[in-house]
Amino acid sequence: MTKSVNILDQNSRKVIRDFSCASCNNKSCLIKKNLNNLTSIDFVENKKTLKCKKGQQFIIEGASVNGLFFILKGTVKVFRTGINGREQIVRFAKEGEIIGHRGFGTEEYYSIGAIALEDAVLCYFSKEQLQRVLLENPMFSYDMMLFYANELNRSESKVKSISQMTVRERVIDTLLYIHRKFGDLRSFLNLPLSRKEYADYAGTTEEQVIRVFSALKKEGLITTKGKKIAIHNLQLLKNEISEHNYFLDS
DNA sequence: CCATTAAATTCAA
DNA sequence: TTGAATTTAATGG
Repeated sequence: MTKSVNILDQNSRKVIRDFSCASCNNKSCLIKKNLNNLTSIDFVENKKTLKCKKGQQFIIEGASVNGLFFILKGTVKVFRTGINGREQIVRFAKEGEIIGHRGFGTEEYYSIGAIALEDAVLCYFSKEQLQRVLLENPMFSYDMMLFYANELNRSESKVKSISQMTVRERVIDTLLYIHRKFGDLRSFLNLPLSRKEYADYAGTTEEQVIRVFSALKKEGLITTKGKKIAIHNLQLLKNEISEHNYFLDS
């Protein structure tokens, strides 16, 4: 482990020093994708980048919305706090993704919080700049619209899964979600999460998750090593929730 | 939900 | 790099 404050690029193992959109290689970032089409390039040059340490919260529920975050590097969890203080994780996001978009436009205050799961770099665009660019660039706006439609679809299917699936099914669903979004790294899920975080996403408690994990381990479907989880029989897990048809991606 | 023990992770020397 | 300190996992009440 290095003590360096610099952010390491996982793939190249080099220090990233240039945060400009021009040298960014997040293919999935909508701004990067449309960089050549954008009429006003100053928009991209005026963005703010901020480094966020692991565990640091960069969106607080109730704070006023002034812009939109794009993740340049790192992973982030987005959550909402219920009345009893229980945390509901809405989604996990990785580089290229947009954070805080629900509040864009009409909402005055964030209804969600966001915290970095690992050291992260965020790009921040002000509301005013974004609005101008959206009006000037139809291709970019169209991509953004697709993104919003997708998010809506996803959140609707999540409502369904929470209300209709058993605890075991929801935990399995969460495992599959993490797997298809973050994949494997030397056969372990490439995102270390605590049991509590699994619970907060699946809408259960930490104990329930631990017990489902124990059952799955006994059945030989998964193994765990601390926070690292390996899925051994993907198909069997998928079969268990197939009646509930699980939805793709993001 | 809480208490206990085992296990893993962090931190600083 | 190590191990003491702290946090997290697992189980049973």
